[in-house]
Amino acid sequence: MALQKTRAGNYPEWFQNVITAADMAELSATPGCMVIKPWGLGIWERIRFILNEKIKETGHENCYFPLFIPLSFFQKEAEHVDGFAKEMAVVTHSRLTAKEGKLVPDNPLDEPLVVRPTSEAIIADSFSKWVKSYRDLPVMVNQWANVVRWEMRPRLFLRTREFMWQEGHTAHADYAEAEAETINMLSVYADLAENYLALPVIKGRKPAHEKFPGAVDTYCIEAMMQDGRALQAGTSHFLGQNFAKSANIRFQNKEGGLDYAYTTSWGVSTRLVGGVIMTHGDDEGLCVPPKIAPYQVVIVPILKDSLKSESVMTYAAALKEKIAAVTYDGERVRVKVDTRLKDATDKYWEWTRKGAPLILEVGPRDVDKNGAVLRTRVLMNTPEWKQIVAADEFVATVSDLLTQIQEGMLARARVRLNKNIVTNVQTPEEMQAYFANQNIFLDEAGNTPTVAFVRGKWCGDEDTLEMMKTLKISVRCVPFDQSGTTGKCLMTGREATLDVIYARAY
RNA sequence: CGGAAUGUAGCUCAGCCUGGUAGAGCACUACGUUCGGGACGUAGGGGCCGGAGGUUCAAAUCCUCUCAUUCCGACCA
Repeated sequence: MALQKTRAGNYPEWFQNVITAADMAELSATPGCMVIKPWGLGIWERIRFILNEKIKETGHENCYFPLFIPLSFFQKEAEHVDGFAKEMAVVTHSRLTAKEGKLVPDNPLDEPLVVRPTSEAIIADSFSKWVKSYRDLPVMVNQWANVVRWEMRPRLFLRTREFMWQEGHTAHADYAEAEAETINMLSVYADLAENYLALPVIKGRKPAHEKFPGAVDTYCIEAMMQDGRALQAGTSHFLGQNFAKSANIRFQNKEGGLDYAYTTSWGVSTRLVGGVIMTHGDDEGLCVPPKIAPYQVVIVPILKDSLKSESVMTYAAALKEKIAAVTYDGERVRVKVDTRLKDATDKYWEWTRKGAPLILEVGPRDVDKNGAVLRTRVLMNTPEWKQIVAADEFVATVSDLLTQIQEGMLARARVRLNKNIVTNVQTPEEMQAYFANQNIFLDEAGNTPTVAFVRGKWCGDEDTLEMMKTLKISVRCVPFDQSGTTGKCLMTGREATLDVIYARAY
């Protein structure tokens, strides 16, 4: 076992342990903020690259809007400001002056600036200038940015005061087109999650009390972590005409009348990296799905015989070139030779903890035999995850191996999700009993008795909110695949038609 | 922002009760023996004990304040 903490022992501690052991990120001296290190950021960069292409393919273009938003802009949408008021970083001064040996803020701003927690307010203002005619619509933009929300309990990748994300913003001439855009982008997120991050998700709509502040409807994808808790992996908001009215995004229609536009916004964040860790990590460390792995193949040279070091390094470099010439999923295979002056075993364990999909050890014996030792714990059930391969054969099959790992990881996560959506909880009493238990780690087969997702009816009444709070659960979403049947609300026993997912959430 | 706990070497921690020259393991450096799943030996480097005050001949240790972290709440992509 490569980690000190295990999932079954203490899941939150294990999560921290994976991040430090894989050298992905650490807490910064700046309170509540994290330093993202190369392996952690490398994964985010892959996600960003893939999603950026998809955003462009679906007709959007990238823009950049200011980090600072004048307070008055933020105030225009009443619900919006209510929703975010408690977690705003506010810039109030423009200068520091030395007073009694200490630097103190000086020169107050006429109008305070909010550090963006999200950009609807400032982007809506731009839209109002850009949109005059129905011929200007739709406007479809996206920005990659950092945002700040003053969280009280930061957790690496899941909830930090500053985080990186992407926020798409669009404006449309009519309701149906804007709503279709909202749903379409949710599908793009689901595709990203499942087919690249290997995170199976449930698509649905948020109940009214969980909506984005200022939205008409919020849609989401929810993933299940290995402790049975839910992670919101992406959201897409249909904003109706709310922001158009507060920012005056109006256009002249074909008939000559003035209409307010319909707007949408949608985003995913570095939280996805947290989702990858909690879905694919094990007690050895992280496992990174090949499509988002910064390196898909890592070659570790065994340099114990100094006389043969040079030939091993030459061999490793040549093997790297052959592997890098192979195409996987439309891109060249990302391969690295770890040339650092460290013990081979140290390097091997480091890449194991980091979860590189394929690790190749090459030493003097391999040079002689034109081979390598392949290690990959996703594909191999042996205790050593070890297999001797011929170099040419590896090069010929590396693309297939990566495909198998990618698909295997998705299949494993999907089994876990499907096995742990409980549908046989029928009454409020059973619901109480079910969630009286603590969340614990779900084993590979998903058979461990645990607390995960309950799918059942919800009446939607106000008094259920307090009841859910007591159980520390929430309605994660109203899934798109509704049964249409009538039954009893699992909170109150009242007649209800909505099928919902109840769970504890991150 | 409420409740609790903890701050000593890069990391994990002992020492504190009962004040008297700063400790261990891991990690790091050098050399030697090892060597394809976490080797070992020897010798080293590294800390004004979170910070500021106070008590005292003397403070990591006692007192006060402060800052930070972790956990539990509230909040949350």
